[in-house]
Amino acid sequence: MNLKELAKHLNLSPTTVSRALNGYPEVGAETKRRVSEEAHRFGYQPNPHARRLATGRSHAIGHVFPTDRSLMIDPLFSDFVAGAADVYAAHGFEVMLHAGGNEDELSVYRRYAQGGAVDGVVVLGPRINDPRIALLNSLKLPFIVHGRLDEHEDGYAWLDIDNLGAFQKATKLLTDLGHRRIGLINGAEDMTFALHRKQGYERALSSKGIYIDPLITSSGPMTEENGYRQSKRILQLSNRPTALLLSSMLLVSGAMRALNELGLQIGKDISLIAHDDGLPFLNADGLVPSLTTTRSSIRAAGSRVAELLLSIITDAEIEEPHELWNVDLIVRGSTGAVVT
Amino acid sequence: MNLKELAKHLNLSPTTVSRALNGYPEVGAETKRRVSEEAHRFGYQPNPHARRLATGRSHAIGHVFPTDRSLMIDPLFSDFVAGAADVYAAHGFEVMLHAGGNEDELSVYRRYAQGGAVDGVVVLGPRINDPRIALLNSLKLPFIVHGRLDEHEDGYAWLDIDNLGAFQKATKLLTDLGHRRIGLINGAEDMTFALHRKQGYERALSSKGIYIDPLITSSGPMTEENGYRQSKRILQLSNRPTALLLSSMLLVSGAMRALNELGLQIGKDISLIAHDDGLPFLNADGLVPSLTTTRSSIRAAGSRVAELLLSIITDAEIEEPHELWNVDLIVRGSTGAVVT
DNA sequence: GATTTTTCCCAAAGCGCTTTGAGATATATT
DNA sequence: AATATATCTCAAAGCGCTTTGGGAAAAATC
Repeated sequence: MNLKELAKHLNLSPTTVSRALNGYPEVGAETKRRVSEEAHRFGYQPNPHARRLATGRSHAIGHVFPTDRSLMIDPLFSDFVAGAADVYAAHGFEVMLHAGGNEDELSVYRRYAQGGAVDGVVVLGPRINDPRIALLNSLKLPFIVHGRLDEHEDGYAWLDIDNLGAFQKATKLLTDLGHRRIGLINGAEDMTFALHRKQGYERALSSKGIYIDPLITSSGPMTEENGYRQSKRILQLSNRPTALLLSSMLLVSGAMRALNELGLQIGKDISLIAHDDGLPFLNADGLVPSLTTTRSSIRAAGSRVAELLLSIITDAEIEEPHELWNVDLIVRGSTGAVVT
Repeated sequence: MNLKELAKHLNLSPTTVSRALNGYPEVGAETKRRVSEEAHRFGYQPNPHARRLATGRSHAIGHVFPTDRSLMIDPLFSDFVAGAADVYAAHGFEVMLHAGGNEDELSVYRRYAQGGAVDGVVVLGPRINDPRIALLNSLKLPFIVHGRLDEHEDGYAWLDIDNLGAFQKATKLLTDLGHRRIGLINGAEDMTFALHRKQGYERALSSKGIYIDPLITSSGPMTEENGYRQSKRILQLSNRPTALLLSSMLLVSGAMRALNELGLQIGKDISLIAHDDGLPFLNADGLVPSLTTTRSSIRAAGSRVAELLLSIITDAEIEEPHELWNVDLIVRGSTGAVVT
């Protein structure tokens, strides 16, 4: 059943039916009612491709991610996109996923822009000197960044969590507890989120006049294995830290494994704070001891990013949204005063 | 730049240009070369919506997943779709993701079928008496199932891993090592994969005449927390198992936590086998002790599922593909002979 | 009662592509 | 030389929708 048939059945012109369905004021209330009732009865749905061709809007948002994939974002990805997709669905938008292949991310954007395949894109995992932002701006393809660039905060829409503040708070908690040597196991160093976290960490240490020792920090993939490896390395140093800051819950079980092997007790011999993205299969509160975390739901971020992008696309001229989310520091059992 | 403009620039008709670009035999080799050269020079890309409208093919595959989400498939999802998307990209297909909203999965399929929004869909996480298969068949929307239904193996395309065989093998390894009481922490029981695993487990036990004790099995979400909770419950029973079978690596860290608390040593006091989907952030080999696993890459499955679906869509009449993948049992340090 | 305004509806063009059915032109066959 | 065949190209229709620019009919205004 298509528009024409439906129109014929209603003894109306396709024009009127189309307008009725799309809520234009030119058609009478009673007619509108009749049309939508019959449309519903026949299960009529306008052909999406025809509508796209006619309107030039695709009602789709592009999410692109590399498949050789930086391990950092991978397990977070599904949660983020789940949050976003929820919002899209509620607004009648689809998400178009693109992963890997031969085309690099920039080419995909160019293609999207050229053919109008999507109405906008969300940029994930911004890196230092990320070329995507400049390209998207020049393509005039609406977009929003989850995260921020390092240097520039203007000229693009973004939503980020206060990584710097979060890790500054976390570090301060530790120094307040008397810790002077605090290790940091961070994400890959070209990611801006990791940079910001490191800055927060360093800022808190500097303000207490504590020496920043590069030996007890590391950056790399956020995996169980790397968590184990780095924790072990750092904790086997002669002058080993009394506290460890982890950039992801994904690192935690590895770290715990290392601690176990070294016979160190969490919350006593060593304090632990991790950043918790709220992944549903990892529960910081459920661990023993429960884990002190800096927490911010990546799924909620996905939803909000989607909302913002849709409003950029839909609303005539919304001002460039910038949202910096505060991150809660949730103190639980894995942090304790240093024993002297 | 659109087809018409490009045609004018080449002094050809749009027809010829279109045919040249799509490799039809009606246009001469020299003309073809000229056309594709100029098209490339101008960065011409046919408008995807127009092409879809004209051909009725969308060059998109739908992946639908619920957002209230069964926690089972969530973290696996990104890996599966990454594998699939890779293949799609290589064939010029896009993936259309749909998550949640008010529409249920069945309605989404109906909509897809009605408007031709996608050329096919992949069904994830089949359940017992899953209504999706019948619907998709009646809609004549090409699809493939990752997994199988419980009763029927015909009438739809599927790719599954041999869950039954895998857990039978794993259980047999344990009985061969002398274990008589073996716990099972499984996925949600309405999922066919969980059912099959349980069947494998029971079959192996029965063949040795071992009593199947429902008290030492459980089914539920595959999360760290549930792993902990169920392990603890089962291992605190008076007649506690000497081995534990886990349906996912996601349960492992929780289980290890429980073991730790109970002072049980893995590989000695208790043997552990988990199913490993090859998630990149969880490494069974890296654990200490390294973990004996039944292993099958979910990402590889995603790729293969995509290939099969594309061939169903593209090739005129391919026979209904059924692929049952063997699962390796990789014996590592977490399994040992029972100490008497 | 005549004019203006409002309300409701429509015909037709157009979005950018593919595809059908034929028409030129060049080459091969009788 | 006349016909048949192969090669190359095109005009035009159509995919299913939205949207422009009006035009009747009904209601409101003078």
